[in-house]
Amino acid sequence: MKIAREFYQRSSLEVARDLLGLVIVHQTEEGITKGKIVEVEAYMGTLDAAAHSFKNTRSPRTEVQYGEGGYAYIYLIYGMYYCMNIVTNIIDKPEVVLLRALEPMEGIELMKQRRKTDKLNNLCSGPGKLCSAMGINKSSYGVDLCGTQLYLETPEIRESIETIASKRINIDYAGEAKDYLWRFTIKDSKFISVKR
DNA sequence: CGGAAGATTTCT
DNA sequence: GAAATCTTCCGA
Repeated sequence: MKIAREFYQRSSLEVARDLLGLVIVHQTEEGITKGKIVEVEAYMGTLDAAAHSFKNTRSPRTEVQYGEGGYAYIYLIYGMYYCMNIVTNIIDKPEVVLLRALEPMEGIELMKQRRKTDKLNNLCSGPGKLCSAMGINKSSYGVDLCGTQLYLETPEIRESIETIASKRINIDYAGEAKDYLWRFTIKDSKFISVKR
């Protein structure tokens, strides 16, 4: 079942935890790909020194964060890789959740082709990798996740999930915010990004 | 308008 | 351990 708007209209921390185990779906001309979310990070907007919208720095890039929850926030990092975020909360609360790793479920051949590797646990184990595998790029910026092209759904079989909280990755510049336990992973998943 | 740095990945 | 590579942001 497709996830509805209300799901996204809460704080990033709540949404981030609940995202684990859900399935992200992307329909493209090349085909459909699906992956189970196994690793995310919450970014808490104006209060969070690691967030792009820290101190209300509104700009063309962060604009979509200021709208209501349930839209895609996508940006290019290091001039090479895209990162997929989900906008959460209500209007004028610029919070997002970064998707960091997926467990490939459907369209795996297409993922292998896009990523140029055959190793299952190397297809989506990082924010840049999963965007590459799913075929996500700048053209999906601002897309409505309650639409038909790019959206989330509940898995057909609901397994019980054990969640682990840890420090976020590669935000050493963020002062004390770098120690917040706002990264969430599924315990024992083989598909999370490796380093800590 | 110029320069620096980045929510990463890959190769050596 | 360092390169690849370019958009975005900030200061002048």
